[in-house]
Amino acid sequence: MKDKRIQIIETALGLFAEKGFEGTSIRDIAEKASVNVAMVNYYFGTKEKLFERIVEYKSATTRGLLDEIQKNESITPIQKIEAVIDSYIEKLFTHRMFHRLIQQELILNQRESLQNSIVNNFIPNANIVKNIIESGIKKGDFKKVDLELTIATLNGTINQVLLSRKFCNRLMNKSDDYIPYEDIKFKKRVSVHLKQLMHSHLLNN
Amino acid sequence: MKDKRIQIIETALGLFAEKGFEGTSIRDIAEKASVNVAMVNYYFGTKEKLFERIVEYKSATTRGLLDEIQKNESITPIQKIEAVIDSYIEKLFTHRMFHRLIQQELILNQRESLQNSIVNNFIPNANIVKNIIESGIKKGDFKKVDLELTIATLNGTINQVLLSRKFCNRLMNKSDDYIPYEDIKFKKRVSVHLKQLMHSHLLNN
DNA sequence: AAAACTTAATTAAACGTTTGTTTAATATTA
DNA sequence: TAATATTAAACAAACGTTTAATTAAGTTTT
Repeated sequence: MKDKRIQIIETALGLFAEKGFEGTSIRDIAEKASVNVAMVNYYFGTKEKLFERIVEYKSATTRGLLDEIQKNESITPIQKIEAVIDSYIEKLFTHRMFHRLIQQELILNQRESLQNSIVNNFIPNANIVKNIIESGIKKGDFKKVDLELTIATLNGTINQVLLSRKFCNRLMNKSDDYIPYEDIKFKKRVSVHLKQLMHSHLLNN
Repeated sequence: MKDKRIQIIETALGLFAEKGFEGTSIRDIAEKASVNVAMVNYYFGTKEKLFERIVEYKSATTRGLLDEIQKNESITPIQKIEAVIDSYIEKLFTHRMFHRLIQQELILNQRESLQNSIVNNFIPNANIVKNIIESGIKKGDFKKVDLELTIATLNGTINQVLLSRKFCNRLMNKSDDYIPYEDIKFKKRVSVHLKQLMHSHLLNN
């Protein structure tokens, strides 16, 4: 069964995202995935290589449709931004465990090679958004905003609600066991907020 | 010398912020702080208690002046928001190592008691900002925006640039060894962006 | 002020666990 | 039969923590 490799990957992803890389032992992973401890090293060599494989595996399934949005000539810049927002929210909420993993790795200054590959995966996405805003400015639709920090605001807002459930719940006056990420209403709420925010931030008049 | 305790705290703060709690060993801390390994346990009991002491110690020195901004009746709501933005940026940039520590802890689901105390420290601050925006809405100065998500946007934008230097630098087309957090121009840039953003987001007309 | 005593600070070494990883034997599949 | 998968056991290294001995500092007694 080649499923066992994937079973290990999925289990490790969950544990890494929840407890961190150093906070998760191979024995934790093996037990939760119901495999022998040695299987992890047998399939992936080392713990660090397992981590890299997870990033590879998930990156492949997470590749974006942002290009299509950018190239679509039948919609206005602000409509493109709205499409980007919905695409972002959908992607990050759906793959939120992977996203947590990535964000943790970005904060930590360990495993530099991984940092680079993560950043290199992010930058093209950011550049697409950048281009959309730039062309909106050229067209006269958008104000001359700070491109990079506008992107930081988009990412940052979603991260803020996505990375700490407890903080998010307290802020929203929800009980601690509420899981906002599975609530369609909450996703919609974030979408509406970001669209309104970008409307007033970007649009002239 | 009671300085040694503080020396350990400061060193541990730096290492925890950089390498994470589980990624930092007591021997790492002791070596970098030039003290014997046993001193850490002698002073703080356990590694986890050391962590708690760091949070205590730093929380005390980081207590806010947000209350004063709120109570100041000689300035308008939007001026209050601007003051909050500058206060936030100043505080988080200055204590950015502590802030990294806190954010890491919020993402991870370990050490629940610490999570609670962190969240409980944050919520009052958030509520002050909430009150300012609410009173701005009542006065008719502000639009009826999503209160909680507006706060998430404020926090999230600053976090986004503060938590990953590499990502931040790539986004800004700076070299990898550039340290934006020590650059006054960069701080100013974030301030200007956030103020513009909140102006168009909050203000009527 | 010196000596005696008491507490606190500091050290090197050791403790028992847990860690990631490897081995060597066994079972399974092709 | 040959390659692959799986296992329990063992490995050395690193971990947080404790111990027991030594030094320094502070206090009390003479």
